[in-house]
Amino acid sequence: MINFMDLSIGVLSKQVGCKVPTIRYYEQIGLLSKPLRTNGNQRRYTQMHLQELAFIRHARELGFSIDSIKQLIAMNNDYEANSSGHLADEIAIRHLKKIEKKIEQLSLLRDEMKTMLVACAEGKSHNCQVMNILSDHQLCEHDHS
Amino acid sequence: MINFMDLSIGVLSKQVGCKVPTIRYYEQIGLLSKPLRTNGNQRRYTQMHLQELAFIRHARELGFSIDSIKQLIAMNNDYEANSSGHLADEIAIRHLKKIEKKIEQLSLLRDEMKTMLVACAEGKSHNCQVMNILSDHQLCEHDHS
DNA sequence: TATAAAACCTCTAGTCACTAGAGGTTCAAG
DNA sequence: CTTGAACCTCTAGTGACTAGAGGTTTTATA
Repeated sequence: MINFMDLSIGVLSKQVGCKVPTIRYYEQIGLLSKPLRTNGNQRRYTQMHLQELAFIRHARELGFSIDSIKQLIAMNNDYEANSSGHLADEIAIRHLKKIEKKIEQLSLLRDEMKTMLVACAEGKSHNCQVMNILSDHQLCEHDHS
Repeated sequence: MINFMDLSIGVLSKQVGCKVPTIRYYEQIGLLSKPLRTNGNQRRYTQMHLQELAFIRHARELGFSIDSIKQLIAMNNDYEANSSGHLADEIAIRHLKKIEKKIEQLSLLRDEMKTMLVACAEGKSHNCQVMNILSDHQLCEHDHS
């Protein structure tokens, strides 16, 4: 039963800030529930869908993988799992650790890039130091990542 | 003319710390020069290849895209472009800015995740705050990225 | 009412940087 | 000589989208 207040995919896209093809993609991979269709086969979304998609977008923007989001949604749909412990915050803690590790790695990279650019500025020579420093990495330890 | 000192792909892989399929991939996309082959069609790499691959790996580990690395290598091969200015460090500066922006975004995300987990710990309620906070994002401004 | 443009649809394939696996050949060691 | 390791090409998959072809439906305007 489609309600005149239901949203076309374009309207939903604008309200949530998620591209139309991405919404279709989410439905295809089973992340977002399928909406009802008009007689012309167009999707019409309810406010429930809007909240569902907003949840997904928020989690994606926080860097959760689609798989983690599926788990979160499954937990939300399963009242028993919800009451059996804080599985959602375990997922979030795991994710926070990933973010913190990524920040650490990027900070090391930033420092290395800055060092390289400082050397490049001081070099002032004909051969650019960026190239030299990248080339100077041969046979070194491989623990950058 | 293959020299007995030339390296098989497996040896090169170990010395540079780059997987065999990735080495083949780099050759396929034109990033790494093609080596000579044995009569049995096996690749044999010179020390020049080793330096070339080390350069590529270093740049990749620093987060340069393959396209940027292609540009850097092209500049290295073109003496005139090399002498016409510090194009390599312009690429590096551009890249540094990307890294710094990414760190900033991740730091915001980390802070948001921490806030969420603190709320979750204090909540102690039946409904986990991670789910609630993700759900509370509806119709907000979309400037997370 | 007719028309044209906008918005919708499915499907296929591409993006980026790899990665995996099938099915075969060559090399090296015992 | 035999066997296992290392090599080869080729195709397709990974994750999270994104693009485009070719078509249908909806909407707004004259």
